[in-house]
Amino acid sequence: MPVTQKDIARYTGLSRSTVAQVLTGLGHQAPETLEKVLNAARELGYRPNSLARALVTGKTQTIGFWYSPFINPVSMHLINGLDKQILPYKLSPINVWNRERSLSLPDEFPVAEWPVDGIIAHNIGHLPDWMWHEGRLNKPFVSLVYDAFPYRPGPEIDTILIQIRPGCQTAVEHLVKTRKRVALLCIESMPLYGDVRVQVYEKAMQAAGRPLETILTPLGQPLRLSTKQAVTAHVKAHGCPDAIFCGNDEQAIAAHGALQELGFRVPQDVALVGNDGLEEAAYHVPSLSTVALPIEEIVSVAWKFLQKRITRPDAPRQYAELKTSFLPRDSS
Amino acid sequence: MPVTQKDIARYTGLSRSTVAQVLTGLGHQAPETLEKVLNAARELGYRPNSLARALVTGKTQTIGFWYSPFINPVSMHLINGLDKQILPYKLSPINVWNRERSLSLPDEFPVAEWPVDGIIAHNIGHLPDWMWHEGRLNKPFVSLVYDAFPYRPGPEIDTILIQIRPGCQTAVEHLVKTRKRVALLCIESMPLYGDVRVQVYEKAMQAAGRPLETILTPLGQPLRLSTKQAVTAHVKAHGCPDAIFCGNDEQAIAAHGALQELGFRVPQDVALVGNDGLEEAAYHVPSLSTVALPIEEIVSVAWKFLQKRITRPDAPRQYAELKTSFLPRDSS
DNA sequence: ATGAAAGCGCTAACAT
DNA sequence: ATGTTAGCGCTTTCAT
Repeated sequence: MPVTQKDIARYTGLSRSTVAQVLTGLGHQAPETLEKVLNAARELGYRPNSLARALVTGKTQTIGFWYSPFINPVSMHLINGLDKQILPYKLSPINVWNRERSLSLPDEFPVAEWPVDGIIAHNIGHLPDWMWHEGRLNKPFVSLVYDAFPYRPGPEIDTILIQIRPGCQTAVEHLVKTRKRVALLCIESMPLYGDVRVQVYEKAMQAAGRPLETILTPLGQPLRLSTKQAVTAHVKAHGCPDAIFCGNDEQAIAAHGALQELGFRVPQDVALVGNDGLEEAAYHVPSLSTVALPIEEIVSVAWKFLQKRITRPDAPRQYAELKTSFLPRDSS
Repeated sequence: MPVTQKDIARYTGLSRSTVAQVLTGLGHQAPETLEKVLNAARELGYRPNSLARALVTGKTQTIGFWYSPFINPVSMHLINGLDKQILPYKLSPINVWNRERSLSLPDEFPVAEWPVDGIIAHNIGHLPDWMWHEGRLNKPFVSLVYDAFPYRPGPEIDTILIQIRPGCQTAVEHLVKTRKRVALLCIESMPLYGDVRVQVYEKAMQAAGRPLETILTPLGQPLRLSTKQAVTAHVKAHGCPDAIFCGNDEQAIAAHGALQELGFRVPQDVALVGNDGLEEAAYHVPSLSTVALPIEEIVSVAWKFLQKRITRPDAPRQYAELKTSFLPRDSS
């Protein structure tokens, strides 16, 4: 049985509130009392119950990170970065995917129940805006969204719009300029949703009068494996492009594996450009050109926004736009 | 202001306990009352307060994952795997590194205060055993440890010992058999602690009558960057080994980058073997030989142990040993 | 079938 | 400087 303040009170013969005041460091106690309580706490092995404290203060000292159903390296890097930034807050990943709903009270959005003081949502789209608008999510909230598909951020909640368009544009132009047959490699859902990578690619190709060449990989399969298979199949069926613009770094690396096995070299035979700019890309061999997300900046701005919102709930809505940048490296 | 059961009670004219019974699905209510409460809950937008529930039930429906100070890809994979396994429990990463201690009540181990129903510790060494022994950690607990350095798991808490020795042994023997000059690449702290990778390497080399060659990288620096620098410096100073046994996959990949820039090819000039067996290794080009951790198995056994301990706190101590295996691929 | 009452461990306003 | 009191939102036992 855990030791409580009550136990300390009984042990020292003081009242519970005196004990509490000492332990929270608030009241004005006689130095003697102070020591008595602290000693008792140590002797008995007292540990504060963060749940009880949170219940009464309304603050859990925890930040939630709400990520999209398919966890990916970018989410992982953000979690990692946030975990360091937000001290002394704790970080709690919010996974609502496949999660049981309340037994008797169906609700599609258990995220609202997460015991956190604020939430950073990564790539959840319009759902947070909608929930906020409906009053189902009234706690400090920052939404990280991409311009990846034709997206207009809602006007209410604090938002960081990450623009991948600029970096993509530079990257694709670079490929179109230096190579003949430029293909796009991406997950099959991306063209359907009008992803900006697809848009940028198609527009640039059309402007250059080149035919489109798209390699699609299935959704919900192991990404690297399915990508390798798709690239292999495509090259066998249609021959090999001399440049591939890839939806993300993992796909670029998987494509490299496929090309290698087919006897094509990167960058001599095929130029490769990825997306995301994770550490992995920089240390691939050859180092992978990529459209890099400003992860550090995303983390620090998100935390800045959230802190502000926590301390000043009525502050005007905060909004920022962060841009990707093209990092040319050896693979192109 | 969030809607509480009290609000529902007032709204429906019923008592708070009746409302509570309906909402927890326990009591025997008139179907009419039942509907009334549920409707009111929906209309008012009631959401249960998980904190209050946890306080009274003593169960948070959350599992903690306590990881070592330097977060690494293996921890990330474990987090990822656990997050899926443990539904409907939540997962809470426990980061005690640099965390503020209680103001007035210094404690080196805030982990004990984390509001979780059980903890899975990854690579924390003897600390959990000690805390348990001292009674500072009396909740369900599973410790994942490695035989990496001369480690004897404590006899009290549920433990999974991950043996990297078998896989390493096969890997090193393979290198010694097929190559002439086999080097070891690892973080500088590993030899100091008698890491099993170092042991296995040194023993095999001595048995083969070969001289030791060790490339050390600094602790606490960006791993890939510092590794690349260390390998480059080493090769420039001492020439190039024709095989490198690497402390982990990231280091192997970084080493590959360095070798490439120096004009050496993998595997023709240098064979490379990593450790960990993450997805990244399999899709590197060339695919990276590695000593693979049984991540899936670790996750499922850990969760099995913890569940058992949660439901039956007095069950006999659980213990398992899981082995790594050498996965020979193109890089060697 | 419903309600009254106690209590989880803690904080905080107020009284002494 | 210390104690009294109330209450956070919920579960649970026991009366009615």
